[in-house]
Amino acid sequence: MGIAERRQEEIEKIKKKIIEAASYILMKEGYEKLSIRKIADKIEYSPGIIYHYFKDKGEIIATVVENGYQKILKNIIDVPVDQENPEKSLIQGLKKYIQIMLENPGQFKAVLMNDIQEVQDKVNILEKGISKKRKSIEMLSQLIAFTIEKGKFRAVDEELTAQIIWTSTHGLIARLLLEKNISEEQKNRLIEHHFDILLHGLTK
Amino acid sequence: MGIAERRQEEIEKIKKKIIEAASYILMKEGYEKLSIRKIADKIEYSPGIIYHYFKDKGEIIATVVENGYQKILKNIIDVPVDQENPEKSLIQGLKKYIQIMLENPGQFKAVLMNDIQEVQDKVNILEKGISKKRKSIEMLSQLIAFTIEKGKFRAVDEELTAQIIWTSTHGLIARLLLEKNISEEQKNRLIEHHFDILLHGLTK
Amino acid sequence: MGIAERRQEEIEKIKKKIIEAASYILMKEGYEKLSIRKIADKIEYSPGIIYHYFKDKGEIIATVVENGYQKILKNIIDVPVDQENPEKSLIQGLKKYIQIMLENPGQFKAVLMNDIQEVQDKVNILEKGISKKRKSIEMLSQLIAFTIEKGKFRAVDEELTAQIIWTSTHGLIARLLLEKNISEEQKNRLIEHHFDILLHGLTK
Amino acid sequence: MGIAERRQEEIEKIKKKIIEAASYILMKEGYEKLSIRKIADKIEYSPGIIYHYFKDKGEIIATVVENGYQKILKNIIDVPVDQENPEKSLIQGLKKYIQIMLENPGQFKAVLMNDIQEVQDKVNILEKGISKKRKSIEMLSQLIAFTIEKGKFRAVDEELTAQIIWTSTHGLIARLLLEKNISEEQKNRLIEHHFDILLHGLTK
DNA sequence: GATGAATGAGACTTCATTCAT
DNA sequence: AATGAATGAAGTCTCATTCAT
Repeated sequence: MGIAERRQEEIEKIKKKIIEAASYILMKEGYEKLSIRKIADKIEYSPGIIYHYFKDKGEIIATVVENGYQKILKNIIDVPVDQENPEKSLIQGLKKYIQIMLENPGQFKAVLMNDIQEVQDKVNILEKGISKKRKSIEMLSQLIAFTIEKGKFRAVDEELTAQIIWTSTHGLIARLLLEKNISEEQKNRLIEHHFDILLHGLTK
Repeated sequence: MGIAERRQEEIEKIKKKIIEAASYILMKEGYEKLSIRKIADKIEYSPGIIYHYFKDKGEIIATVVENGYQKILKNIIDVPVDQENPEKSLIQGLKKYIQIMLENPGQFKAVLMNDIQEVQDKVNILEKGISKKRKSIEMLSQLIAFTIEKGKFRAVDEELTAQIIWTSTHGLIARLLLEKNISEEQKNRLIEHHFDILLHGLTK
Repeated sequence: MGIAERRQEEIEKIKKKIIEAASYILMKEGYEKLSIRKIADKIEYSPGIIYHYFKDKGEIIATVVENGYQKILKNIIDVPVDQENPEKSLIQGLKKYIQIMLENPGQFKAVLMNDIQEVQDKVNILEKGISKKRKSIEMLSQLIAFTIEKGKFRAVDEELTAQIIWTSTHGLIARLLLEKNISEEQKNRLIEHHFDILLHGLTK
Repeated sequence: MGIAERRQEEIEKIKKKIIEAASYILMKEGYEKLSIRKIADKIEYSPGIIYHYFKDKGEIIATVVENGYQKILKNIIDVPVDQENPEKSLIQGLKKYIQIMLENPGQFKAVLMNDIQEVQDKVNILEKGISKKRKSIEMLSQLIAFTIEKGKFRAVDEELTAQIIWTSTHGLIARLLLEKNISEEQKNRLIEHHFDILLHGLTK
């Protein structure tokens, strides 16, 4: 390994440290409390040095969000598809997604409750033809298409449906996160009912 | 009317002025730009006096949000119910809600993207039995119950259903607001499909 | 005197304090070293409060410059005009101007060596018709016109001449200020020669 | 050529690169935007290395200014002298100088508006006997002497006159540069009048 | 000879809140 | 009741310079 590569690795390590620190603050204290100074304090460096590794705060946030989001999405992608009852896999994947999000409120808020353009550019999903850009929507679309093929869903536009599943599920997660004092039991009832309506809504 | 009452009235009047100014700023400039000083400037009082009427900024925001939200909800409540096809009224009311929200992004973000506990305490809807506290959910529940009675919806738990309609619709609005560059046409497609799935999901 | 007036006076007093502190720093340390923090330190207030009295740093600098410049200009205006030999008064006034400038290098640099638009807007003199806006150029113009009348100067455009006198004299001052190690004697020779050429240049 | 010499050459080459980069930035972005890091970026070296070749930023600026200034002066020196009407050549050269300066505001500001001692040490011209050190003043002096010889100028001290021509012309340029919104026409009127007075001032 | 990471100081500005008047 | 001056902390960012490698 040459010197250049070693240096590159070193850079990546520090970048990672910065992102992790930012992630942590975002998670613990929320988006509004995230500051360059706090990140610097956390990694025990001077504030200035952060600008060696990132252009500005926006870039840090964008990276944090993207990283975190990708990590979360990976979890769902790994769900194997039930060839006979693909709709079951669909629900299962989404439930897992909800669960992970509930366990990572900071991440979710950073994605959903964030108005920064740079962040939104990495997580937008409503555009027509977005499947080509967003793996998550692409997978969802394919799974829906497959379920239609198998005769389990009625003939709906698969991308549009994927988008609505996504937005409605996000809506549920958002409120589950923002409202404290909801019992575990009630949470589960809501989640079950959410999917109950969705399934009915898509079944022939 | 005694002096005490007159004073009370005076207080209410100024509180209202403060809230209106805050509302205006929230609407025009967004949540992040709302500051005590800007409110004071707008009502042409001194910053200090605001603390006579409100404990702190959080209380102001909470009040603003509640007021604004109530105003919005009033719009939907006024939709008359179609006695034969109550589900049509349901959809119509919700579409109107979406439309108003899209026209008032500040308000929506203040409600949905806001982490302040005091705010959330006034707009939470997931709790079991919330219908008794939130008129919006109560009405929605009643409308759903009525639609079930009329044989247009299958037998679902009406409150739970109202909650899911609410969360999923919020999810759609949130993304519609956050994502720029969505064409009007695509927006409409998404909204239509959202209700298409909902309706199918609730119909027998 | 009412409360409002007293308060107004108080404000003016602090504004003056700020301007004086800024002036002092400008004079002692130069334009580049002038900072809000330094001003705050000097007047023993917090930095923030300065923004109560001035919109931003630019406004402070503009005020400092204008104030200082007006003060300097006042000195020249007071020179009485020799009715028979007005050109002598002209030279005398300009020499006084040079002398004051040399005694206030900070002020001069703030005016002449400064690129801030707000500052330049207050001291620009090259525009055609500027006499109406700048008292200094107006007076100079009038004096030149009077000298022409008296038959001591040839017929030149008085404003244009005033402008050239101004720019060339500024040029001399600038270099006298920037170059250290010029002997008093040499300074005087230069100044005398400057006016010798000017006088010759304008005499019939 | 020995190793030492080759190294010396190498050093000069890099120094030149640094100065050229600094020059370019000065010209394009102005004095205030000139930073070590920008220079380093431009020459694609590290910031640290610059301190191998120059003691500090001041030294770089001083060198830049001197180089740039020399380059500009070369332009004037090349003007051929009209043997019969040498004063015409004088004016012509100075006009060219003004023109070049107006086209290179960065350079001019770096020379005229700059307080760094190291810079001033390289462009000072007021000292008695400076002709021996500054080629520009020397040439100007000689040209003036020659014009006197030819009977076109009255008998003035040539160095002193050269200095006053220099300072007054600088004064004009300075204001022409600092004041925006001066029409091309007005600029020309001012320049013409400047030389008109100068010529009259020196003619018998 | 060269790197480039790191520092530490400093820049301007905004803010919620307090408190003497 | 009302003022508004004042604070202190915090925000992002840029810079000249140093120094271990």
